[in-house]
Amino acid sequence: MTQEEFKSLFGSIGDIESCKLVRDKITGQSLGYGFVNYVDPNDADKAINTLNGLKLQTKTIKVSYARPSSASIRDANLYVSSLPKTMNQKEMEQLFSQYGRIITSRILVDQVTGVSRGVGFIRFDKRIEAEEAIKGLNGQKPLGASEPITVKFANNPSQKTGQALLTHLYQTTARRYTGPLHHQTQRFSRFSPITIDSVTNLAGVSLTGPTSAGWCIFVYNLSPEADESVLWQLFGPFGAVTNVKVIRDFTTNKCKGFGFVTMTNYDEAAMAIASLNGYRLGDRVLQVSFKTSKQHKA
DNA sequence: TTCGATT
Repeated sequence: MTQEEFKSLFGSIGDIESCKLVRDKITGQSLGYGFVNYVDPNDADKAINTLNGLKLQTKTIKVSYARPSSASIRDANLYVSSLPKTMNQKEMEQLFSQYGRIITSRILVDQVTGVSRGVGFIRFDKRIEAEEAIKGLNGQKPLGASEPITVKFANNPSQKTGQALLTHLYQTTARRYTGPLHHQTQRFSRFSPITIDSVTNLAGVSLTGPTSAGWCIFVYNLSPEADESVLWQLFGPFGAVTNVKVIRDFTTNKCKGFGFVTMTNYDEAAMAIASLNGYRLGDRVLQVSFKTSKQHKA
């Protein structure tokens, strides 16, 4: 949404004294929120009643009174992971509400199935409240959950947009350059080959299994400098890749040595694993397998 | 550093 569209939407309610759509300083992209000052205070109520909950494209907008600008409300946004898949937004809010006033919350869901990804966000009114929630809930098991949840401050959503755009570009254009599978596999030498049978056996025992998104593959022994493009390059030739992810340390932004690749078709995923497990990348020997169920820290 | 997830 542009500043002009923002002004037009809220200007339809009444005369605006001033308004601002907040945008990324570098890219100019909307950060997804803004402020409106109406000449007539009654129009503010009217805007809330009329526009709150309005669905615009993929988003449902929230319209409410702005909180007073203050340093104490900054950095009060939390990222929560390992939530039970059965926990809904209301239940998550109930869990966190003991620590303060929740401004917004969200649980991320699989785009195809609508099932929770076990990951969400909680924005508190005050940073102190968020800090207390981390102290009280990080590493704790909710109700009858089998796994402890992780609660931490959320990343800043800015500056990622450029990389996301590049990833999208790559994803939509890379495959046209790939040839038939049996021609591509010859490009990869195998340092420590495994058999197709061992992959099949593994499939019957401990792998996570296909999700709506496909088959998830665990890749270990990536270099600290590894990025998403190397995963696209390694796995793309074997077939349809829907997603790649390099896991990085948030502080250093260096790869933590592993990543994930999601492939649509089992046969292509199995062939990629058989070919790339033991593959020498630079001075490292990759370990590649189907992702197993998450191992949690004792 | 051997299984994440960042609206």
